[in-house]
Amino acid sequence: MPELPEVETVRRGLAPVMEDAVVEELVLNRPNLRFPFADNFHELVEGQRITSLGRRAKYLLMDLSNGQVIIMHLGMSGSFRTLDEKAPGNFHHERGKLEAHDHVIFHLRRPDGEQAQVIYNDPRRFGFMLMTPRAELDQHKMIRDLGVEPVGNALDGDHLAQKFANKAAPLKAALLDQSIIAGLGNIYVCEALWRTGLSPKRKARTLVLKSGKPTARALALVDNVKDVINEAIAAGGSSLRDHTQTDGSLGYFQHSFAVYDQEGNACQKPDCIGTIRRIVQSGRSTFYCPSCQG
DNA sequence: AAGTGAACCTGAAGGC
DNA sequence: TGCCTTCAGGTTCACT
Repeated sequence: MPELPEVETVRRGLAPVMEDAVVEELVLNRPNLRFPFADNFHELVEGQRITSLGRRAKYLLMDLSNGQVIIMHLGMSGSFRTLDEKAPGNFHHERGKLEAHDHVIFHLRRPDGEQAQVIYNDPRRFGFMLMTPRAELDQHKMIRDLGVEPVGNALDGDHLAQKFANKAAPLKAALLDQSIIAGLGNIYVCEALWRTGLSPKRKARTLVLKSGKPTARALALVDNVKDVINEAIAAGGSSLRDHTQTDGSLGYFQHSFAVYDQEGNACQKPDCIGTIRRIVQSGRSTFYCPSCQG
């Protein structure tokens, strides 16, 4: 499920628990997720302090005091939950109680001396955890080809135009391409295209003028991508706090989308009489309004 | 080279 | 009830 806003939400939830904590014990309940754990994964993690929990695109980056960083990806079904001595519910009662697909458990000692656990659960196991020295992170296979973050100064109309120039792929595919913009997924691409009134089937190069400059629609698309991501992060943050108060888990949150998973529903754009339709592009569902997305 | 589809894996939901 | 098919928010690999 996780696109950039969900990963950022998870990061913000985990950081207060994990940063500056020492990993007293690391439990791996299977030898692999999507990829095998490194042979020395255990020894590189246990006893280390977590110096920071960062994010790049859809990757969580866990920096350790020995200079290693764990590159984590949640795949389609990965999630974290935390158990904290201070949290409601009973930490000691819960300790050791595993649920199906609990693959990795971090047993932590916080600077104040209290204990906490962070548990990674992933039914489909498309997620992974890879270890690399921080100094080599930018050259890592999973990181080196990533495009710009959607939020921030790096993404602007000129950048998008340069990447979309001569591109025959449909907008849907071009926006999902992590080497162009890193962090967008199926939901927010559908939402951003709908907001901009652009057909997901339109070729990416049609947003670039002969001069190489972005069209007005391209500029609007950039704004809508940023807005949709920022709004989702804001929504995730607020519902995450609610969630943590009840059971201490960190996962996904309910959203209402304008087009994603809205097949058959009326288009919400003012004055549009269209009906949201589902098509398949590159093997993935695209939701859009055939009436106002031209 | 770029673009599309299949594969990886489990579980939930819907049709019969 | 059960069995079957389809689908899922991601990425990589193998093909045209």
